[in-house]
Amino acid sequence: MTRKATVYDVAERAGVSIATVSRVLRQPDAVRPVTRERVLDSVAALGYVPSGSARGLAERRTGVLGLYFPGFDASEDAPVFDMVADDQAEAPPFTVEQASADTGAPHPTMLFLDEVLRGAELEAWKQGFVLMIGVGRGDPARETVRDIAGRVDGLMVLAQSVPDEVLARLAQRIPVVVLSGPARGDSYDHVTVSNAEAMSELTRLVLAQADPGGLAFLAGPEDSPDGAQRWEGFAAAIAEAGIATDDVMVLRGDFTRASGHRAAEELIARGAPAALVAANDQMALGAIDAFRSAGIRVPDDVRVTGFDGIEAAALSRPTLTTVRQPMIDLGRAAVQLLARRLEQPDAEPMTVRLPLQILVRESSQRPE
Amino acid sequence: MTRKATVYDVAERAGVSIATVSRVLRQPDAVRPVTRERVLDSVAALGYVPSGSARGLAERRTGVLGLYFPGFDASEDAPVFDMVADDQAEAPPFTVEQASADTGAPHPTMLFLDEVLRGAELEAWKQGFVLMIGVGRGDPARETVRDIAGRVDGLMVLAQSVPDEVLARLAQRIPVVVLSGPARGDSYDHVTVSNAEAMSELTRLVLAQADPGGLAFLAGPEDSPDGAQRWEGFAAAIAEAGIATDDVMVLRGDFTRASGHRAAEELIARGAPAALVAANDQMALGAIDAFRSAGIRVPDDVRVTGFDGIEAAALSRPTLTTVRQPMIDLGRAAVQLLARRLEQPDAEPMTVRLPLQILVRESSQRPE
DNA sequence: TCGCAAAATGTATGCGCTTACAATCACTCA
DNA sequence: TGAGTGATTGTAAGCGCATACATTTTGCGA
Repeated sequence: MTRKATVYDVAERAGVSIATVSRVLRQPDAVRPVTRERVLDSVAALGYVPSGSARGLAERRTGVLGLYFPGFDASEDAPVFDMVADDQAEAPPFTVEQASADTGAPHPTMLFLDEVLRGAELEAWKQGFVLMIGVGRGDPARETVRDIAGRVDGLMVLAQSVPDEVLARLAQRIPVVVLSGPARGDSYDHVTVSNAEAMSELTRLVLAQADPGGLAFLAGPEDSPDGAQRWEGFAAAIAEAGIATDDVMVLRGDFTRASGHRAAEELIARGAPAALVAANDQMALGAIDAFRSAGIRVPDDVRVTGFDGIEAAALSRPTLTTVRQPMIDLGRAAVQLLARRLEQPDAEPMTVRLPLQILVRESSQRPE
Repeated sequence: MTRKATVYDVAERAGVSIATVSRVLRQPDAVRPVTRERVLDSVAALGYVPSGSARGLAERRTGVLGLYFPGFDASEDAPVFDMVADDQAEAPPFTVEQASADTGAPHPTMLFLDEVLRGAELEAWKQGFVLMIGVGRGDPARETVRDIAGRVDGLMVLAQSVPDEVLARLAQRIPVVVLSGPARGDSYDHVTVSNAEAMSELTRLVLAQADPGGLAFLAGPEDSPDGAQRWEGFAAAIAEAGIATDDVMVLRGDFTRASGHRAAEELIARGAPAALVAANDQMALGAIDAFRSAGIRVPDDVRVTGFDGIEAAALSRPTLTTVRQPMIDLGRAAVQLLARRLEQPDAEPMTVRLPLQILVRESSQRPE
């Protein structure tokens, strides 16, 4: 790899000025076909690729959008092993493991982010942007967000992944879109979903399938904003149905499968409910396990619903009724908002609210 | 948002030269504490964020690594609907769908890429880089790869996602690492896995659990390089065990669940096998369905194995024995290779071969 | 108090590209 | 054939930052 070719090299080889080279690449029609060919020849011969940095500097825009979200990555603490230095020859080409069901299963939140990312990338591409991503790892010394902010035309951040004051500062420089957080009194553009409304509707569906007397709710941890919204939606729906909160058995879990299992056991001890609305899928699946172990049939004896739409919910038996975030669309909408603001920097801050998908499956349907 | 602040603005406000501002940010120790504080004050007050483009240009390195892979995204053809312009007020906050198990399930290849990406991001972060991603969409007019190549210090591409001549040209400018493709006679750095060896080992495990006489292999489509390698591994193992290829029932599927189902039905018609080694998980799962429908028990009557390690394989009943790509590590190794080459541009091209994980689960174990 | 080395800061240049503006060219029509 | 025009190309000035080198300041010992 010799020194990288620059416009100057191309220009010299083609016998034109650098301006012409630049034109060939930016506005081909402004240059005479013969000249253009000559320049393109040189470009190919030299393997010339324009420097993004130089372009960005000259154009005052980079054509890059940034996506930043918090990390939930277990492998973060993975050994810093050096795959490159290790002697290849002696390593076996495979390992054999007695594997359980969840060997290597990624964190659910990562799956969520994967899809958001995919949507963002798709839309970015459609709009002619490239995507840069960063994951927060709570390392204050390494200003990853700021680093990214300096390289992009616009930034998408997952709610709460960046401290308010930092975000405010970045927003001073480039447009910022906040993803899936509550629309607070800030001046950013937002993309959110209607957690509470969807939970209300789901609850209504459950009420239509179960005796209102035996309703149970399995909440998430107290400090979870999502969990809180889901509770609110549930509470609203039962209130509307004339059911008092006190008439509902409310348990609290921590979003894990195990906590769902425990909660269901407790419910069974108190006398099995007619329906269990869980604040997420994991807990719902854990509860279903517990019910099964106790000989209680789902959905025949008890209706169960989850929230999130993880893949295991679709593969469980019975398949789990749940609510899914429109993750792809979250990503796409965020990019659209950025693109819009780059065109109209002074438009009013805007919040796009995307519909959630309530996926009605077996677990919530009373048999005919 | 007023005009973005630059070094000049910060310098002026702090009463120093731009060089000092730059030093405060790059080598804080080279500046007297009093001055440093003054500068940092200005930085904060002005919301200054250094321009990545300018930095990149001046330093002659961007601190960004690129990851490029082919797209398998169904939503690619999604309507270009404009979420931003649509009137929010009238859209319902949710939709209700009678959902089947695979509503909205992402393409398996995407899941693979998601994890590679995650590994790459993790390692990039550890090495002080930021990650830029691009998805190929077969649009020759839009040179996304080249676009990315111009903005990064190094590029990782999935095998076959970029035409050879294009890749060769890019490699002229920046280091390139090819992911998970066969190590051909090129001069790039590679990260690969030992597909064939792992399949051989898996086959050996199966042979230990089943009558060699009743062995069946369910191959992938003819044009799949992965499929071919897996067949080779299988063939090697049975040869080694003294079994002739002709003594094995070989069927061909197209990697879909349905094709696995069909193949198993055909096998049943011929007289059920003692073991079925499938070239991927989907087909294996389809086959298991077919066996179950026919009253043939897995693993009691027939042992089944898959390949890929998709999540459904862990959730199926029985859980499916399979082989999983070390996806996270693929991403990490790729970044490590790039980092290495950026330090030693003239080192010999290198191929890192990562071990596959054979996940032994229920479907392949003969009951005691 | 002065001299001097080391520390701190400033000056000036260039990174590779885009683009406004100036200069030149190729044609047209008279 | 010459003037006038639009098309084509060249010239030159930044874009915002890092940094080599020059200059000034500081700290210290005598």
